[in-house]
Amino acid sequence: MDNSSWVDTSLDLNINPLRVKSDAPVDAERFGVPRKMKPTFMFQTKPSANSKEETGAIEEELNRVSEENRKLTEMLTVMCEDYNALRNQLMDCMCKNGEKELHGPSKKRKSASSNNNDNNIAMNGNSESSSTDEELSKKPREEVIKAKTSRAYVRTEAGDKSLIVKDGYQWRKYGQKVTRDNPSPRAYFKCSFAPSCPVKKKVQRSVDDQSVLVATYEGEHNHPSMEATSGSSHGLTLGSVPCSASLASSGKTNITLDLTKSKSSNEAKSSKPKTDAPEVRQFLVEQMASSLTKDPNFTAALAAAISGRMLQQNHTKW
DNA sequence: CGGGTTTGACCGGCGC
DNA sequence: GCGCCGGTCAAACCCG
Repeated sequence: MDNSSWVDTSLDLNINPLRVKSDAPVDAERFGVPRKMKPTFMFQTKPSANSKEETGAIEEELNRVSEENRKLTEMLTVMCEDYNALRNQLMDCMCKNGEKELHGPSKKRKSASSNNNDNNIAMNGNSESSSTDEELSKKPREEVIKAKTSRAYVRTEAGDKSLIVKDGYQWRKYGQKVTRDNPSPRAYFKCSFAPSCPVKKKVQRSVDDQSVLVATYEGEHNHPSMEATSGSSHGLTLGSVPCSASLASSGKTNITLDLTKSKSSNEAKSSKPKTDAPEVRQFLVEQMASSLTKDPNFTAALAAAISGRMLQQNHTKW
């Protein structure tokens, strides 16, 4: 769970060549929808005597952009392969070390939740595979029908006893239960943002680490998150609380959120952390970006988005 | 007063 | 069939 030990796979993409004339920063709008199209990408429709030269220059630029795009795609491919290789190695280790613990002497039925807890603390990705495989063999039909589930791990303050996981959605608690395999109570939530939303959430503290909340999501939201609709930061309060997020998805999704103050940062140990400080904000952004780029699915989607963006711009040009 | 939370009761699935 | 256990319900309660 220690991001500092991970290989830095952050995309240090060289976007500058894309900018023909403008030196305006593109950080915020780099991969998203730009507030307005930069004029340097717009085709000059005004007829001029230098139209042939401009056309040639644009062609040359297009070739250069295409080449850049190809290089980026290669970089992403290599990065994804490296990531997958490392992940597979880690999973092998996890399987070897975790097998005997996971299948202990007490062969209680349906102990998937506890297994997952033990497993996931050590590894964000694919940690459900062992238990879901077990469940698959026992009740395959239910697994097919079963709604898509995902899991999120939120590290909270040690003294924080609340079972609140802010994820950008509005939840209504409808039950709480103390389960057998975990002394900490498990809270049951339904999505109350949309009445028809079928998503449910279970939140329980990890057996191993009481400061870690394990949120299990069932189903998929049929509405946008509160952040998407309001633009506010009610959900993942990245601006106010230092956090790191890592995504690992392979059919199912695991999300890890570290909402505690960064232990590795010396500044964080100072009397009162100034989370609004620009350097802290930048650190958070970089940490988020770094974590996101570690996910092969994200990088693949990013590559597709970049490619699509370039194609779109090419189409607007020609 | 309306919406959210708490908490005991209830239900259904599963193992023995 | 019985008991255990997780999940859900719903009345009481709380709060703004």
